[in-house]
Order: sequence, then structure tokens, then C-alpha cells
Amino acid sequence: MRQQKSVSMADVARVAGVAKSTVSRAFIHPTLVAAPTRERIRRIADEMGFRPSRVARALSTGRTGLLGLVVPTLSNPFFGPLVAAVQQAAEEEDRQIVLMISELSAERETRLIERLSSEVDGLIVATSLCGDPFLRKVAKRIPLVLVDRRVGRLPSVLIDTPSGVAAIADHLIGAGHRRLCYVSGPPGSWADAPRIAALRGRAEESGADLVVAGPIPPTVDAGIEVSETVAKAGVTAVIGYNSATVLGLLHGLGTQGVRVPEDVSVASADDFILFQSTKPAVTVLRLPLEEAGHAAVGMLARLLRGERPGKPVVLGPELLIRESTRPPG
Amino acid sequence: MRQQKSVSMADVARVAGVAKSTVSRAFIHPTLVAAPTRERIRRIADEMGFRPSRVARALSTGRTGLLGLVVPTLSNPFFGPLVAAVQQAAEEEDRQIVLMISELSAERETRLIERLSSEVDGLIVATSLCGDPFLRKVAKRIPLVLVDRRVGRLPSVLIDTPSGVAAIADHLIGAGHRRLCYVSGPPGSWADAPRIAALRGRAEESGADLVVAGPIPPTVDAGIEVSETVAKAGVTAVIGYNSATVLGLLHGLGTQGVRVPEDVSVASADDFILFQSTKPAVTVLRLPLEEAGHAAVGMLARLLRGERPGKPVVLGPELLIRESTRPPG
DNA sequence: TTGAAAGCGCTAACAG
DNA sequence: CTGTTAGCGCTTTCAA
Repeated sequence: MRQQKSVSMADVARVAGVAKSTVSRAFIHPTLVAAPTRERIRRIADEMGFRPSRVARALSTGRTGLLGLVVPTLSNPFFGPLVAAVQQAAEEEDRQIVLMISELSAERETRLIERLSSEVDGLIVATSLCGDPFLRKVAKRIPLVLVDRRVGRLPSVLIDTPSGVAAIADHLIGAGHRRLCYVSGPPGSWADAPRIAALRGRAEESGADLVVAGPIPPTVDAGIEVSETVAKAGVTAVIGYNSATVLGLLHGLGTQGVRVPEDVSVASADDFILFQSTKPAVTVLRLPLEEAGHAAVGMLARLLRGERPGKPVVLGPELLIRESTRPPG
Repeated sequence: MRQQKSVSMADVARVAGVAKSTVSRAFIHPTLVAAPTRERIRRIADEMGFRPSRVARALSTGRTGLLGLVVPTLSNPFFGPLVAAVQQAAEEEDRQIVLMISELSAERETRLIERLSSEVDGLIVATSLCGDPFLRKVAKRIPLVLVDRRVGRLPSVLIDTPSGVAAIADHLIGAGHRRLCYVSGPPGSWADAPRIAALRGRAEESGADLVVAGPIPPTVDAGIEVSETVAKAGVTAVIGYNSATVLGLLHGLGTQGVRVPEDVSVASADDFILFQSTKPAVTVLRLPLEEAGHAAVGMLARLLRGERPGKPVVLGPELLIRESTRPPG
């Protein structure tokens, strides 16, 4: 049954001529052990290559040191950096990440969270398909932090894209643009309404016009198609829903002889690594994914310590101004 | 210390009026328990909401049910699908994935693997920075499967890109192209030599010419720059190292008035989701990442059962022929 | 400041 | 087929 003949606390204790409990204390509550003893134990443990068993510790403390992270997919470039950030932040707390990918299925999502919830200390959920009531229920049983989703007063880390989109508008209007276009995402996207509201607000304040094109699917093709509409709308600047849309716009406008940015400025509400090296480089919103990951782990750690999680953290995207946007005319 | 008042086996045993061990057996070795007893136990366990403690089981069996997965980054679109596939395959074996991201640092990679190796049942390593001797050492202590890397005779799942690149050449040459260009990756990329060898082989067999451009950095910019060279090389078809390179080529050739595919056919040795919806859609190699993930988990499972892992699995990429390649002229 | 002892919840001999 | 009995390796009272 046993296979690994790894060094246990008992072994260290024997060699050091002390009780197991003293060895344990030397690591967990160093202050409770006389300095010389402690150092000797540590040295011996080290020499013997002692590695405390997480499993045994987990059984006795009731905590595994594992955090569950649930994301909908890794194909969307939104989630890679988030996962990476969460993993790194967890590492700093000496915790590990158990990753689950729901593949955009609500049923799967629910099932995975259900299972995970009984095997980790806490959960970070960055998915949108499972129901609110379900999440509320899970949060009762286990510390839970939501990312980019709001469910009642559950602890959460939010990314305020509307304010980022507004920042794009400010930048554009500030540069002198008077007619802007927003190309919206797929029909029913919950992200669009607040963005459009924010844009309208900015437009009204400054007396600029706002044209909304779409909704269209978030694909390059759809972006290419919609570029005709955009070209005819008589706008001098366009903001695209996401990177695929913008890629399509760039291409579509190009083939219609509309130059970017000379004729029309283009910005993306979504970052995409290649946008920094396209010609022209595209003005984008950099989503604070790293920050979000760290914040989520921090919040979860607080919950696990029994502290109050604090208010939802709201992170603003950063506007990266590049060649694709400039004053009109 | 205790916090969750979850139902334990002892509880179930008491209610069912049997010994703990019988409850245990009812789940682990169902055949060793009389059918009626077994069913009664299961029903009661179910009603009580019993969930066996993985931790306790781990302590007693020495196996945690966790698999470690180490990848270099999630920014490269190569790894997202791989991670997803590994997670899914693991799930089917009722195992969970502990994910580590080395962020392309050899030192970090070594450290992570070192730590992970004492906390999971087995390891899947899809990184290239840590040293061969180190991996050999780790593999002695814990079942280990390599992905897209070969170290001695360690179990591994390989993706045979050279044969895929050769398939592109066959396709092109078969269509009548006589002068091909391969745009290679970054200086020192270990991937290039075998690809170029494969291409040369095909070219010689068929009496076609092969021009190698580069090495260049795997970026859009570099792709744009190199497109001048390509345009002047008098080739009718070009194969790019990866998606960024090809994106650059597409753009660069376009601005030089070289039409794709009318004047030059273009193919990518690397898939990229947007290539199916660009104009023209690009002929690519689809890397069998899902298959690789499944194969790796399967192989690891075999190792964990004490079976021989079998020979390295070699997976061939699939050639997806699209609009960007066609007969010359 | 240290030791002894009692678990944590489960699995796996070994009896019966 | 089922019960009894030891642990797995660690943390944590409780005493000394």
C-alpha cells in the first residue's frame, strides 16, 4: 500500500530525539519551541529531506490548501491571463489551484462546481452560465469569490468595461471627433447595454453623435460585413465590441478604400496581443486581468481567515492609445 | 478546528447498523458486499448526503487523485486547448488537475515541478525550459509524462509537426508549385531543423525548389518585414513558421500588391482560430492538442496502475486546406 | 518548554 | 459476507 518511503515527522523526531509534536511545533508554531531545539530540528529535517505531508495536515486541520478555479474556456484570450494570475497569487500563499473548465455548458458548470466545492478550501468562479441561486447556495457552504459577475452581495471582483469604453469616447471626442460608431456584440450580450449607455452619456455631454451598429456575432467575418455599414454611416471613429470584430473592421474598411486612421479612427474594447504589432497598431482597452486574479485570491484568502471580504473590488481597464486613433480630418 | 459538520462514513455506518468498513467496501469493492446490504448502505448514504473525504482516503491509500500539469504559458494558443483536454480527460478518471504555469522561466519551472511532485500522484509536463537530467530525476520519484518533448526514454506524447509541414509541401507541390519558401522561426528554435529537413526531402523528391527565409522572431512585425524578401524570391507559395508570422506575411504581401492566393499561396504551420474567417481563409496545420491531452492522461493513468507506459505516442497534425492555397499562375 | 495521547475519516489486513 | 483492528502523518489538547 505504502509506496513512497518519504521521511515523516516521526522519523525526524526519532533522529532528533524529541517528540513528533515538537517537530510539528517547530514548523507551525516556531515560538513555542526553544530556539536551539527548533534550529536543531529544522537542520535535521532539512538534512533528511523531510517534506511535511499536505494530506496528513489536511486531514487533521480540515483544510487542503487547494483553491478551485472555474473558467468557461481557455480559447477566449480573456481567461488565460486570469488563470495565470490566480495561479501565481495562490502560489504566494502556498496554495495550489485546481482548474476546471466548463466549456461553456451550464450543466457542466454546475456539476463541476458542485464537485469541486467539497474538495477545496475555497472557490473562484469566473463563469456566467450557472444560475444565481445555485451560486448563493454554494457560497453558503464554502468561501466563494466571483470574477466579472455580480450575484447579490457575494464577494466579487468586477471589471468595469463600460468606464473603459467611456474612456475611449473621451479620448476620441477630446481629439475632435463628433460622430462615433459603436459596433456591438452578439444579440443579447449583457455587456453591451451598459457600454452603450456610457457612450451615450459621453456623447450627449459633449454634443457628439453616436451611431450603434449591430448587434452582430463576435467574428471577423461579421466585422468585415458590418464595415460597409460603418463606412456609409459618415462617422470618423469606430469602437468595436471585441478583437475579432475589430480585426474584421480593419480588413473590411481597408478593402473599401477607407484608410485607418486617416479617414476613420478605430479602437477595440478588448485587447489582443497582436494589436500592438498590426499596421496600424490598434488603440485598445487593456483589461486588468492580472490585477483581477490577484484581487480574487486576496479576497478569498481573507474569507478563509474568517475576515469579512469587503466590498466588491471594481477594476478599471487601461486605455492604450496607439496609431489607429487620431484627430479626424 | 473542525468546521464542516459533514457526514462521515462512521455516521452512515451507525445509521445503517453496519461497520465502517462495510460502508467503505460498499463503495470501493461493491462485489464484496451482499447486494441488499450494499443497496441499503448506498441509499442511506445518499439520503444523508454522504460524500467520502478525498483527503482521508488519500492519507490511507497514499494517492491524492490529483494530477499535476505544468505548462509554460497560457498566452500561446497552443496550450489552452491542451490544458482543456487534459482537464477533461482527467475528469473522466475522477481525477483533478493542479495547474502550474512556469511563465517561461526555467528556474520557476524547476521549482514548481519540484514542489508539485510531492503533492500529486503523477505529472504531465509540457514545458521545455527545465533540464533533461532534472526531468529524469523527477521521473524516478513519480510517474511523469512529457508532452511535445523527448527526454531519453521517458514516456511522452509527441506532435509530429515536421510530417505536417511535409503534408503542406505535398499539397502545394501536388497543386503544381515548383518554388516554395519556408519562413523560419526564431534563431535557435529546435522546431525548425526537422521541418526544413522534411521540406527539403519533399522538394528534392519532386524536383521543386525550396527557399528558406529567416530565422526571424515569431511576430507580426517580423512577418511583415520578411514579406519583402519573400516577394522578391520568386516563389509561388510560402509556408510560415507560426500564426503571427503568417499574419504578418498576409499583411506585408498585401501592401506590396502581391495577391493571396492568386500570386502566392500562403500556409501556416500553426493553427489560429481567426484563420478560418480571414479573407482569404488560411490553409493551416491543425495541431492535435485535444488528442495529445487525452493521450497524456491515458499514458499517465497506465503508469499509475503500474503498467508499462508503452512507446511514445506520435500524433500527426491535420492539414486544413482553405482558400489561401491553390495552384499557381 | 516538551512529551504523551487522542483523534481527523478512510482503507485494508485479518478474523470470524 | 461482515466486523474488528490497525494504522496513514499530522495537529492539538492536556499534563508534566
